[in-house]
Amino acid sequence: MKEIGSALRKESLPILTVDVVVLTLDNGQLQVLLHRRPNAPFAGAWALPGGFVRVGEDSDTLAAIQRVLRSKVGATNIYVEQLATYSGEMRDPRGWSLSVAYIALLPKSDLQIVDSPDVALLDTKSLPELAFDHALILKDALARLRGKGAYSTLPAMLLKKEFTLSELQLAYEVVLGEKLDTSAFRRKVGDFEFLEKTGSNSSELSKRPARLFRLKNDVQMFDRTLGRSG
Amino acid sequence: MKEIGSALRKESLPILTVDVVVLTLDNGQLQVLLHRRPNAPFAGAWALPGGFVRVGEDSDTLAAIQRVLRSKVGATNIYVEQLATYSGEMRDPRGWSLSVAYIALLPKSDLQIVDSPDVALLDTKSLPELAFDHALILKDALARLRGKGAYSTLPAMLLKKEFTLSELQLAYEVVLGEKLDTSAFRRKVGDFEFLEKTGSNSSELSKRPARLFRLKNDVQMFDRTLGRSG
DNA sequence: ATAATAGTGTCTGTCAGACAATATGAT
DNA sequence: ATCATATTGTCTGACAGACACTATTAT
Repeated sequence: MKEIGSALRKESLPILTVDVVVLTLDNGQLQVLLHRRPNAPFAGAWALPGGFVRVGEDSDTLAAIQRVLRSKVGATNIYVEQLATYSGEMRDPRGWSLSVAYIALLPKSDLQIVDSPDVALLDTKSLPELAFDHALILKDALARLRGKGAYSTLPAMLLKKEFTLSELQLAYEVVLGEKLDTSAFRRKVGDFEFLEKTGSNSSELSKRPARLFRLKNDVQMFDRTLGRSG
Repeated sequence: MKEIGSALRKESLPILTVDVVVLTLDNGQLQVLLHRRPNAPFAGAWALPGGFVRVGEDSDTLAAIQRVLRSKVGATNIYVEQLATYSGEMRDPRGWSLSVAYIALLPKSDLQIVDSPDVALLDTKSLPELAFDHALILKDALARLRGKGAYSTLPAMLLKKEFTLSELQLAYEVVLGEKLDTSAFRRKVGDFEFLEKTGSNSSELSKRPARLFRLKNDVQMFDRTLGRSG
């Protein structure tokens, strides 16, 4: 252990961070949570939420990201999965850095963000320049969501625990970026048997109320796709 | 930068490593490269090849893994992709550690390993206990290969640049863990148009020689599967 | 010719998308 | 009744797996 410490210290100390791509759904748009950096580097630029890993406090990087989510999003019980790790001497002007990036999906109603011009949900289809390599991270996150979304119940993580089939279809359409055929969608949802009725109905007035469903299990993969984008 | 350095130094220094799951094909088996650890911790146990990230020397973790591959496998021009990052205070008895894990695929003929009882290619279906969380990493690597293999040309990375359709089918069968139907396989290979003839033929004697093919492009994803295991 | 593997053709059930038709509840 | 949306049914082409068949070369 001593020789490791000294070996690292001889070179410059790596910066160890976690970043998270928080995605949600708002009236037919896939949105990402961004904030304006208050300090250098990239002061004033939009960036993904993140923070340094605190070795003494965080038992691992997942714990670190949970801490970040608690403080910046104010939500618990969110779906989180690791995306990838980005590293190198070029991505942060302060020196060699490594960031473990995560994806978090949640319904907009679970998001508690401060009302500030420096924190915003922005449409993923029209984004500003981002700090560091965050544009790349976000691009990778969207690609992952699109790819995995077609084969899993992942898009349902963008909805409240109870939802109608139309809402579910919309979530898939937004994630996959294309319209889906309703009858094919419902047939497959039925075949895959990953939903259960809640018994109650949606209460959007002045039209026929739809049945509410919830996921039987957590996120689950299929051997075929719901919708395209395989 | 100063405040970061001191913030980290206040807590214990994280150990930063890269590990690689080197997979190859040997007479119908998917094999993984392992070595016996010469030193504590886990001295004598089998482990994945890996090493510390050298911040002064490696421009990023990919460069670090290339360095490890050069020194332990003696091969260049190998297919490498990032798998995931494993971190925490529990996985290494020396303290909080973080390891970025990679997958490398190559034909056995490209592998130059020292002839030593401490370095071996072992069948992935019957493995010994592994050091650290390397069993988990290996399990994740195999799952990734299986999942992605069904939808891509990834299994071809286990073969030499030129191969016959039978060899390609075998690679898929081993990766996916199931027999494939020859006519369906060939039909799809034809449909997807990712191969080109080399003109020459295989020269395994005493039977009908097969045509040799190579990939047109690098690894490429499909919208449908070759074989199951989606 | 025979052995052995390479490579092709066809049949059949399943599944996808398209689109039309029906059901239901609020007004 | 009417509107708007939910929900179901049917038709058709694409595709997968099964399996039998043909082709080609070394011996």
